[in-house]
Amino acid sequence: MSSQQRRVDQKIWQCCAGSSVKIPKLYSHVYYFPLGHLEHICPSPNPNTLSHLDRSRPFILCTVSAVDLLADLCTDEVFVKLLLTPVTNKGVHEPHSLEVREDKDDDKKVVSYSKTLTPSDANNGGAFSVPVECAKLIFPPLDLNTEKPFQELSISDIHGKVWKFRHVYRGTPLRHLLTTDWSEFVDKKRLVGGDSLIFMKDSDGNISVGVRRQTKFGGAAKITEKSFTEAVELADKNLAFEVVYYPTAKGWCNFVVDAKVVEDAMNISWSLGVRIELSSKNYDSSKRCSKFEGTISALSAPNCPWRMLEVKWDEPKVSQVPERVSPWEVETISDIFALHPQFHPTKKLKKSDPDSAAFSDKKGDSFIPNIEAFLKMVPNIEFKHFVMTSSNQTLLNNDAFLDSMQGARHGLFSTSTSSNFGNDKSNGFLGNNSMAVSSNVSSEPNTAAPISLDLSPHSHDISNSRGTKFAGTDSSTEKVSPGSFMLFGKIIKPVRSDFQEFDIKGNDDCEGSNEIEGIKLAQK
Amino acid sequence: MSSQQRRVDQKIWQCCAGSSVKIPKLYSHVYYFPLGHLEHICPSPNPNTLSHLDRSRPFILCTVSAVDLLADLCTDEVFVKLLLTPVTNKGVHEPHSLEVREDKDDDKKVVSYSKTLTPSDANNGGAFSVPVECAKLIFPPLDLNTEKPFQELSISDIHGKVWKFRHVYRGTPLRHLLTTDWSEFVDKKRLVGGDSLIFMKDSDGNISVGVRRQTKFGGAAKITEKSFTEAVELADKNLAFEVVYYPTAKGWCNFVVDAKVVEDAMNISWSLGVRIELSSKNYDSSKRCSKFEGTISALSAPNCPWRMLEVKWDEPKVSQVPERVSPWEVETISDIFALHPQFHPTKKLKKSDPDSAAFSDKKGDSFIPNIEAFLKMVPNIEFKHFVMTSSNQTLLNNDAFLDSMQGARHGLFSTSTSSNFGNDKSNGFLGNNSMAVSSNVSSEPNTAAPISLDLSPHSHDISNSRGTKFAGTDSSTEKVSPGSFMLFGKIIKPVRSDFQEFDIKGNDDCEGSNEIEGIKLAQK
DNA sequence: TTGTCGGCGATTCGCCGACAA
DNA sequence: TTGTCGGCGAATCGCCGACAA
Repeated sequence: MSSQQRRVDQKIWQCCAGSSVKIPKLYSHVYYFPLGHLEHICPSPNPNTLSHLDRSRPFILCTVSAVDLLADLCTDEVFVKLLLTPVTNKGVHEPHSLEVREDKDDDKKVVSYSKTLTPSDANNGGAFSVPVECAKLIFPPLDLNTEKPFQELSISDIHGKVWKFRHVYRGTPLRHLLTTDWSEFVDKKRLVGGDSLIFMKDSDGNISVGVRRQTKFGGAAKITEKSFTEAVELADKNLAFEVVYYPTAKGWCNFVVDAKVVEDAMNISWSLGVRIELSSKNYDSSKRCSKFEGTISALSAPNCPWRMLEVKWDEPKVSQVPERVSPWEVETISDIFALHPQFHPTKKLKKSDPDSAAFSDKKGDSFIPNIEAFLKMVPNIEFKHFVMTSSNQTLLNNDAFLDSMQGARHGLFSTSTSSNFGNDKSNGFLGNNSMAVSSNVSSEPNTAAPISLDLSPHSHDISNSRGTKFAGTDSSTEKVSPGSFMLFGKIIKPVRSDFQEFDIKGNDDCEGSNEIEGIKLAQK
Repeated sequence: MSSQQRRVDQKIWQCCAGSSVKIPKLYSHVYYFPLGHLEHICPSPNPNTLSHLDRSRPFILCTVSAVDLLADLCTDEVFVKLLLTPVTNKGVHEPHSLEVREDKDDDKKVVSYSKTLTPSDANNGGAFSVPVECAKLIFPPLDLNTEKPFQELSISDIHGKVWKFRHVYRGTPLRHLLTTDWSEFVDKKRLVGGDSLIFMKDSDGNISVGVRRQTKFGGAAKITEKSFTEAVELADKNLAFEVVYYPTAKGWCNFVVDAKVVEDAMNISWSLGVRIELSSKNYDSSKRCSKFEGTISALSAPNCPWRMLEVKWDEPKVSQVPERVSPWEVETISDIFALHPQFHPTKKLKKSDPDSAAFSDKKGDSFIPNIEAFLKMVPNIEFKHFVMTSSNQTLLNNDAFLDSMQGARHGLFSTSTSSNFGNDKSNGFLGNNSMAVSSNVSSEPNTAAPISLDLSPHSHDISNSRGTKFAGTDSSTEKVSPGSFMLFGKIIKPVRSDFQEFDIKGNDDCEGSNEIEGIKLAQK
């Protein structure tokens, strides 16, 4: 049984989902986090469902075997359905052989403008107040010399149904309005104030409109806990499984994360006291792009990098910012520390208790997991397909070499083909270039680089309460020069009771309440 | 992923689904027909889906492991979700040990009245014309002495939401009407002329209303082909699988049929020329209960009893009556033939070609499959759990005896416990007593009994085009006396291209356009 | 630039008996 | 008994400029 759905053009889908929503690339590698999946589906799962979490691996490396971009026939909400195939030692895909598919760039740009409906838009007088930028960007030009300029607009919804509106320019002061038949649209689509509309125009001049709803009851509520239990049961048997993600629940599909993004993030030496920042735009779309800064106060994870960073934010008032984040969701703030993680052959982490709220020595009481430790944690997978690599290099592209790398602690020169896998800024997900038409769109360059604290940790291997050894390694990730690594252990206490409903995005393109985007996907 | 759904009280569910819809009993045995499942889901499946049909067994004996009575949150349509566990030789449930659950009869009768909305009900003037019988049966009495009697009715929909209506009695001539807020209800529920409402009142006087929609796009359209392929894949591995059935697609859940009903029907000697009748009520609910009579013109099946009877109906004009039916959907007409199948030790069927439209000798050119042949056809199942039994006896209750029955051709005296399995008129499904309040409800007794043609067939074993041997046996099914059997073969040509959208019911309680029912489920 | 308001037509909505069917 | 119609008030709907924010 499935909810009503319909396939959607990729560019249209991306506009409706929002630019911050990343679509995993077909045949790329991703990590699937069951805990994140469950949080996405329901904040308060029943005990039986939770038990699946215990039996399951905390994260599973998968190949994206299918990507379906869909729209709900009832609510017009877009969502993505992924088919994920767990990576095993047998039959593992070589990314450069099966090749991450090049998304055909058919040169059809889609411009979009989104507006959150005001109460007046949704209720009063049956008219929609069109922001002037929307009218200029999307609608055909009106003859402003006319006494009362008007035009008949034909706008398709996400399913292709055409709605006609009267577009007028009147009032004192003059403004753009959609009048006739607007009420019918609001009624049929069951729109309320707070919902957002996305007006889009393709290169042929065809106008369409998408819906982003405020109420979470529309889309995500449809996904049952059963879909989660089915997924983890199949995943643990290393069988392909389906995952559905509704972007309306804010943020990106963050329980399915590009493998390289995770591995790069785990390559950073996250430590107590590290200063980090988080882009805020997913928590309140009406706000302008802003960043929250904070300090890592604890490192805890149920043998999993998912939300392993506990953060004390500088502004405690902002309640919608989560207390725990995943490494790839934040960026370290360039401060007095080195730009890249350094190799510390003799330094060891001191044992600490991440559960204790007070830390006597923030600098010394810390824990640095990294990619080496991360890979050690992957159960049920032959590690000959995993290997350390330089930071801009995919991990799974040279079996012969990797076999000889087992246990070695050398970096890796690039052995990839000329594919663009792993070398775009969007980190293996479909990228989109934000084409700022006007203001409201921050285009600051993504300059934040991995930062590691220069600490002096003590080595100490201790099994955690779930019986999983947690090992960390500091590694050199300088692009060209080979590095060497060092193991050390750390107690990781599982923390599994705080299901909050939030998601985090990892890129820093911003989205104002009136978002203007030019979407041109996967430019080559 | 699942469609929006919500659990529903059983009696309410039954009223909304209609009395002809039978709910399989928990822990009872049923036959699952993949072809019927696919027909229910989509009349024109894609080739890939069809290929599943080829790889799958044509019917699978299952235990009903779970029954969920649900209602669609969007459309108010009721549907049932079944968890079926294929019966294998290991771990087979003993029906009398696990015990078909006794449905608790909490003495809460529910009376219901259904009316199909007229265009005036759905469009004009915002009033609903209440049939006087509905008002008398469901609504509290009005003080008819008053000048303009009225009352405020609070009626719950299937999800428990309360709707208030003004019930008035006015006009010349006087009639019952629902006026105030009726339009809102029509609008919110998106009702159109042709949809049906079911008004219900429980023993506490609480009134509720259910919806049966005319358009098939509501419910059944939600079920994807994928749910079918998932089901057959699991079923063929003998794993439990889920099945969803929307009764709005008319008729009963006929791709999941009680095992005893199927076996009893296969016990009848279906032959060319046999006169049969079919209750019409599921094809046009606005018509009064009527029966279609016809003659079996061919016997064909893809090694499966599903729709094996090809029928030439007496009234060719009635296009909505299917040309092919399953044995349990029709009843033989008592004519000049014997009331029960007789034992014919020396008679053999003559070879015939069921595909040929013209039959030179209707009496001789015939084929009589029966339960023995039926059981022979079940692939991948150890037959020691199958055995012939007397007609009112379940087949799966004596392992030790059955082991010795392999190959034997003897009937079986009852060895069942005192459970009620298989001995109610509703044939193992939840029964409901039709409480005719007024006219429109035929209560003719179910007198049709299994009939067998007195033929003289020749034995002839021939493999059919799909490589499946098809064997038939004429058997005595006299209730107490043991019978003996005889094998004979017959060519069965698979016919697999006529996916029509119809369903058939097998019982003969009738449903007029204004259906009055008193539902009291599973009386003991 | 745009959200909301009061105003005013025009158009429905929604209740009514009058008819047949 | 009940489906549909024309009628009529009344209550919206839906378009408008006028204001601020």
